[in-house]
Amino acid sequence: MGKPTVYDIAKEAGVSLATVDRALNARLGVRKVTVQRVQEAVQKLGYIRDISAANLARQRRYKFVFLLPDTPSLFLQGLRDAITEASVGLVADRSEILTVQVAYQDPVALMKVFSDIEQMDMDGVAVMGNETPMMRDMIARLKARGVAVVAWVTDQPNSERDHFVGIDNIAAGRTAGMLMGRFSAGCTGKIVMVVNTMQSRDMVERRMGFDEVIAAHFPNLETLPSVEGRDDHARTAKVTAQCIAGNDNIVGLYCIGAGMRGVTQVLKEQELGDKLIVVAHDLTEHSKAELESGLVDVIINQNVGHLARSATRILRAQCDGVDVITSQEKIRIEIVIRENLP
Amino acid sequence: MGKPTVYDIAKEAGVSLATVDRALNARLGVRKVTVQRVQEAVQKLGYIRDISAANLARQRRYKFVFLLPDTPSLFLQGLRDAITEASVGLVADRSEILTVQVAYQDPVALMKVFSDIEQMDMDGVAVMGNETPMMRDMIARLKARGVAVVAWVTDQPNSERDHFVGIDNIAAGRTAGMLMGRFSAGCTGKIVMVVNTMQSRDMVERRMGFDEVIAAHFPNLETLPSVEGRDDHARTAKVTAQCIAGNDNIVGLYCIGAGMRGVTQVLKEQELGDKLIVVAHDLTEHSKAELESGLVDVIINQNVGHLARSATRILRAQCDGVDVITSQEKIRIEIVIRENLP
DNA sequence: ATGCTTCTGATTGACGTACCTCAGAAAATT
DNA sequence: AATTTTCTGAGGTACGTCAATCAGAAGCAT
Repeated sequence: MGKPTVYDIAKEAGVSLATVDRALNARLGVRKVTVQRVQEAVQKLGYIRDISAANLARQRRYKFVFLLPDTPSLFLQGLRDAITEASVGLVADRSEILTVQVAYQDPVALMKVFSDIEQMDMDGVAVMGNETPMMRDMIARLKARGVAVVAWVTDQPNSERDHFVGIDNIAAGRTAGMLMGRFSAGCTGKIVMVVNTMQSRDMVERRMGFDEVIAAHFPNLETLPSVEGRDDHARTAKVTAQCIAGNDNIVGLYCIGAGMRGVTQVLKEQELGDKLIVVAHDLTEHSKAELESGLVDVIINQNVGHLARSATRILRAQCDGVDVITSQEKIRIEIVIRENLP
Repeated sequence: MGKPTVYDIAKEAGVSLATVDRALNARLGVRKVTVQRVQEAVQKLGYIRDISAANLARQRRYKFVFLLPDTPSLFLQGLRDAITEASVGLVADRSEILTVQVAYQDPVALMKVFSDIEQMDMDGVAVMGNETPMMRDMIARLKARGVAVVAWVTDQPNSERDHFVGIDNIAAGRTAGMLMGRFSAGCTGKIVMVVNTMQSRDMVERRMGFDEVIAAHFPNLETLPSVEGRDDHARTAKVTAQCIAGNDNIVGLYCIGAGMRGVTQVLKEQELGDKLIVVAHDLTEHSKAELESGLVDVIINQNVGHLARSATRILRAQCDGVDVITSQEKIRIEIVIRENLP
């Protein structure tokens, strides 16, 4: 009364075990009618292949590479930690993860990493980075080799990647905009927009979504031009302070991407924490502390653990030729305030 | 260069395979010194037991039961669907789930279910329901039999359950309160509080959290006494309408538990959707539609898919005697507005 | 009928672990 | 020293699947 095995379906289909195996694994040397008979037996008995036994027999091991920028942000640090944590659980699952940090701004180094990756013959790669022709090429080459590829955190929509694991950044920006609008409660004024760089599509999309909601629902609010911190603490503080000094009637600040530490420094120096509505992205040790202190009002977050696990699950499913549970892999745009901190 | 196996650690420890097996599985008949030698070898080689191979050999199958109330709410329907969906993925994992609906208000039926459960010899049980002496007894009996038990959605803090899978309802209430306060933007007035029943601790806790935040941060708001819908659509509509009629200057409505359909009916009839801030719990087909329509402003949600998968993972880990990845199992209090709908 | 190709059956040995038996060694007791 | 008890070793079978072999059957064209 246990689950049916290959033996059962061999008996049911009236063929031998070897034929069942050939049919199930799409090996050649089986007539179409026979394949059909086997499939009918599978249907009838409700046979489900035991993947762990299969992997055991096949001696299958999975090697995955995570490619991420070497930017020194706390969010990226969180991602790296999440990958490390996920890889611990994966050992029992016969897969291992290698994290590679890339200096995307250095084309020579980038080329080297790309060629290294290709030589490693991985089973799957998760790439995080802006979409560039070089990136597209590499993804195409990996796909040509039969490697599973997911775009991670940042999508590569025009590439041949199998999946995208991450959030819809336009929706994230809209979410931020709506909360900014509702929290600022009908008052009139300007919103400072801080970002590491507008070269990144994620940032552009967030800003788009934000602007869209403000324009549509909060005509009394005005979003200022983005000030760019370029992943530099001091510079972020400087340009943010300049923007604040150069505008009167500021009611809010939206930190579109990395750079929270520079921003909070300014807000503390000028004692603006209570006066401004501050909306930021990504929960880190630092932003969490500022949410608790009350300096930051809302954080829009994407769960790094979920991102890491989801990417590995999808890569794995891709390798096994299995369907993914889409509902489980949908990365949520989390709204975090002090009251629902994890 | 592959992962070390039992053979490797047998060689390393200078003992036979049988002894390694006895030592690893804590069977008797091995001297303490020998066990130690084996453990040292395990440490040194970094051996990790291949659980799928072990389960294969052991012919281990897992049977889990989910016990949930037979209340006809959409949230519960969502939970049931989530269990069904999770169980599909679990078949390949050699476990099966049985869902049992219980009429908690009927002690005779309840006793029958409890005794049925005990006879089924399950490997794990997830119980959802209020904590009662009867419930505690059953959990204790199950634990005595070595069955893994998790409290699900609603905690059973004074029982012997191994884990609780669900959210902190006080924090959820606080979250709802804070959003209600901030969204109502400094105006003065009363908040209608609708609930299915205050007999449930979850509901009491949410209300506590909500009241606490309102009292501390929004002195201009006042929470009205709870009106109870008793899981009855028409009754919910009636008492909600009465409460609204009996109070002037209502600015918000907090739907603490089930009953959204009754509430929305009243709000539509009286065209109050735009005037009131409406905060509700649990994302369902219905509440999602009302969020999209703008009738509801915020939904505090707990992810049913995550709840189902987390419970099964924890039960499974408990059976295998393996650690759980706590960060993965933490159920988040999700804040959902129209902009970040999944 | 003769070859020739394309399928199919029967059998076998992995994979990593569990669990059983039986004989024999080592330790503890008399 | 003899006996009992407690450990340990060697070896086997099993779990469900993969993958390979080789012999032989069925189908096809000449």
